[in-house]
Amino acid sequence: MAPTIYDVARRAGVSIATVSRAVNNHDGLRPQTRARVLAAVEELGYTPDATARGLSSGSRGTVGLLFINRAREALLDANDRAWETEHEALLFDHDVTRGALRCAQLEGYALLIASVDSMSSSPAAKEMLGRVDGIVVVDRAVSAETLAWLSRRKPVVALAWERPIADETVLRIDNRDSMTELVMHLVRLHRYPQLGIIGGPLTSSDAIDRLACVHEVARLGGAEVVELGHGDYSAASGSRLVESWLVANGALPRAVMCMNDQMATGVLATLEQNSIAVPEQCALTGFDDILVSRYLRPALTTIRQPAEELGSLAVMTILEALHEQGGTAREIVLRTEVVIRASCGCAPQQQQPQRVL
Amino acid sequence: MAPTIYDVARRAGVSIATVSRAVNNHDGLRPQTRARVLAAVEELGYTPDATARGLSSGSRGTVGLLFINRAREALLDANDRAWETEHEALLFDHDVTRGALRCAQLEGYALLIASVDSMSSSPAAKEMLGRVDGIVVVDRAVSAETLAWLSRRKPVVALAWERPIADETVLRIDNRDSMTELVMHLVRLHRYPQLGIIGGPLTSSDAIDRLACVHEVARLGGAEVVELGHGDYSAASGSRLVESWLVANGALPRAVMCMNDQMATGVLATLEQNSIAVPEQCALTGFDDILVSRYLRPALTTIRQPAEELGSLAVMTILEALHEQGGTAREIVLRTEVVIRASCGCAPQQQQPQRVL
DNA sequence: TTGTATGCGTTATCAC
DNA sequence: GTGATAACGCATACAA
Repeated sequence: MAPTIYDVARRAGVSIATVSRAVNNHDGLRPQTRARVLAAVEELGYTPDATARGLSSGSRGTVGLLFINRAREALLDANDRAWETEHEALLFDHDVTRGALRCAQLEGYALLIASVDSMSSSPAAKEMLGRVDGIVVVDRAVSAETLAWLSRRKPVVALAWERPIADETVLRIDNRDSMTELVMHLVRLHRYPQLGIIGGPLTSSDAIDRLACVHEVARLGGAEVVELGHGDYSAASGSRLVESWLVANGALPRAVMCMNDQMATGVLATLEQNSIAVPEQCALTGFDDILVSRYLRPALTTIRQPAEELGSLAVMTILEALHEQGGTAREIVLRTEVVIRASCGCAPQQQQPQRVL
Repeated sequence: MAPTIYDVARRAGVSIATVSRAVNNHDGLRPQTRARVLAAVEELGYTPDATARGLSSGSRGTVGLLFINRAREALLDANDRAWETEHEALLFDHDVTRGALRCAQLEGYALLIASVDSMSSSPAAKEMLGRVDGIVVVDRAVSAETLAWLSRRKPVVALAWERPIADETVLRIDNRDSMTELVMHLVRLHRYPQLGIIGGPLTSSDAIDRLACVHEVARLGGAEVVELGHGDYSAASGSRLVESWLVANGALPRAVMCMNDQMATGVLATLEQNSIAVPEQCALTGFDDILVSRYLRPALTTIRQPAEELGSLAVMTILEALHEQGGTAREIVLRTEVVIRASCGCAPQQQQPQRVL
């Protein structure tokens, strides 16, 4: 069907080797010959088969990105609500993907993506390994054993993994620097005596790390910490946790810190429905600084995570390992940044243009 | 490095043909032999190289997804604002991707993604063609010529393309059914005499279609239509258009319809900054029903587009063409649904659980 | 400067 | 049942 290198060779009256040279811009070709080949390529609409090229060259020209699939069907509370398909846009993953894609394309690589049900992902991961030159594993998309298995075979970068397990490189953010700053901001500046926490999934090392940090810093600052429960990073889970808490306890802590912006979004909506003023009655913070956070009312105070940069850096690290340049950095930690808006109790500021990346 | 079929064969004391049969679950193998081979596979941690497999079988086991890259650097207004990197999460694309990924994985295919600068995308598209069995082209990621070129070689689905150009299948939503309903809702029920429009990019056939529909229906309903300008589907562009309009004209139409939710999000923020009450002074609607729309205040009245279904259906169509089943549907049109919330002027409703997909 | 021949890791078609 | 062996489409070392 599709024309092959043989078709082009025949048409141009040369050998396939010459076609290969012309197509790949090798030099040492008579300009005349090159032109003839390229003309044949054009006429036939020839595109090199990347599969065959990969087999021959030993490089697939592809990087894989492995996500956790957090989408799932969830039964809501007993209020006879129907099944609701969780339809959250996994915004953080999305930004990571964009960064990864940008870097990959810049370097002439293709990007393969797959999402797996956490932990039961070994087959999918191995399947992917056979298609790519290296893999970026986001969060805990695979078990430690599988991660080690993978990294023994091809370059692997673990994103948001607490520390290196085997031969892979770990790329993560510092969950503590900005979190410390933010907790201090709430405790010292706003003098909130209690900090409620909407935690993230316990399978996320980021979530665990952030939680521990809040506890430590709050203790230092002399504030009480109240755990409202653990969500799954979705807005709906944030809503649910606050609703149940209100039913059970009536009152909320003076400030609530959510371990990501999506849950904060859900919390904010629920507070409004219950006529609880933010930040006057209950201050609120998030984590990630996703796009919509600045559009919420009140605008969300949060911590900016360089999601796109994480993605692009992860891919770049893979490519460096492939080309065997670059010191074998085993662990890369990126800094975050506190973004003060109105939901923490600070006066609404003039909207500033913000350099995002 | 990675073990090959030869390593397994040697280890199990069989030929590579036998290994292939065992790995691919062919029958006609003595159970004993099969077990021996599988044991060797396990011990060596053998994973078939998908590249070689693809070459041999003629199928790459991969579907490609081609997007327009709308991200770009944009200079803001003269107010000496700095360069701002557009950092929009392209939520619609994201949902399409999720749907495509889900379907592809279910059918045992991998998903390759690429984003291209609109129209200048021919090389990237052809490059991708060499890696996949079929391509889903989203919006106008490639020119009509390139689309035809692609579809002559492998199965192609054009998403949100107005009509079939060549051999590809067009998959799109009906931009007019729900839009008609929504315009009528604003004109007949709310009796708004003027409808402002924040248009989408003129390269999007969806945007053009929606715009034309508003004009037609508004005329029927006896309402005046005022075009406020065309954005690029980003929230920032929505903000900018409204700001310039306010500077130039002072007053806004009684209702503003945005051609997507992201622009509506930006418009809403700008209206609030200018102390224009929504919906009391200016009603607002969107298109897409992205996740955050229900969390905005007022919650956004919009039109739900089955983005994930579009993605999965697109991939499914590719796969059917590949397997040569399925009537050659040249055009598939999906319906949309009006979602009435508060921003159009309707009373805020009890939050309903909504079946999203 | 160009052509020939081999290998890349599979699958599949033959024989045995 | 199982084992040689020929494709698959390309890159490349080696010849010419």
